[in-house]
Amino acid sequence: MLSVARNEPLDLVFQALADPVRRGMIERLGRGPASVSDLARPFAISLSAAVQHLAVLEASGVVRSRKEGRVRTCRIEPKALRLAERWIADRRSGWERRLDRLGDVLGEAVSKGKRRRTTP
Amino acid sequence: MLSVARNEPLDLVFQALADPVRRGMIERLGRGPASVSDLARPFAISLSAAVQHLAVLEASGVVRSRKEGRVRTCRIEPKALRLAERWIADRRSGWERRLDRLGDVLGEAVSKGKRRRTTP
DNA sequence: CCAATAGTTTAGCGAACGCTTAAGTATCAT
DNA sequence: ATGATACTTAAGCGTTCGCTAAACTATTGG
Repeated sequence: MLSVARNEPLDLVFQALADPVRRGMIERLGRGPASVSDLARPFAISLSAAVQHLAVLEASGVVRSRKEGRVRTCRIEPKALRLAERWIADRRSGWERRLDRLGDVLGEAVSKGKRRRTTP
Repeated sequence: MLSVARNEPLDLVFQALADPVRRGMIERLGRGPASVSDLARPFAISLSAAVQHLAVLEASGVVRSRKEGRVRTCRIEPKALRLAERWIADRRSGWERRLDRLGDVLGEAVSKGKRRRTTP
């Protein structure tokens, strides 16, 4: 049975970021373009596994690549990562404002040195 | 070879964000604390499924909850999300600086046309 | 040409996911 | 006390994930 849409951009980007190998690849690409072999080398995985990680990264839009000769050169694609960063930032702006106002209504107001804010 | 330690904070946070239901729960919690039932209601999933999503969110540190009576009240926990946001931002600062000098295409041209044996 | 290099694709496996149902527990209302 | 509420836990099911091995397709260098 098909459940909720799990192929939207944000799903793919966060899924891509959820793996330490793929994050490592992104960090590597942050220092400049690299071949598939370059991306695989620091990790104890086969080239095949690296190709599959790359497929996830490309599907998410975080990385794009082009094949020149027998070498596939990969580079980072800013847009997708910015989408993810902005989703988090948008939520943060929401709850930071909230927590700022309701800070001392919560349970831990008793233990700490409590300074009074504007009227609750 | 780099170690592939799974279940590190960043893995858990990005994994938590990779599901649309969990992101929806985070958005809901951004508007204020909510019970497990409140979190489940918009999504047409069982309460049991909601509890399991909540477990993922709590394991990642994005949400924390406390039980008062028979109601578990959930609220957002800023630290974990900030960690994720900052990881992305740190990478961005890297490749944005790099993309400013568009020297990568030039580097390709050099390696192709240049056959000197000056310094290796 | 031949062999090495660089990557691709497919099949399969064990583990993790997301979900449901079903059977619990604890608290609140009457 | 009895029933309703609000979870909680366990079991099971089908799907997806990350990986390897193996067979395959280009390119490149001598």
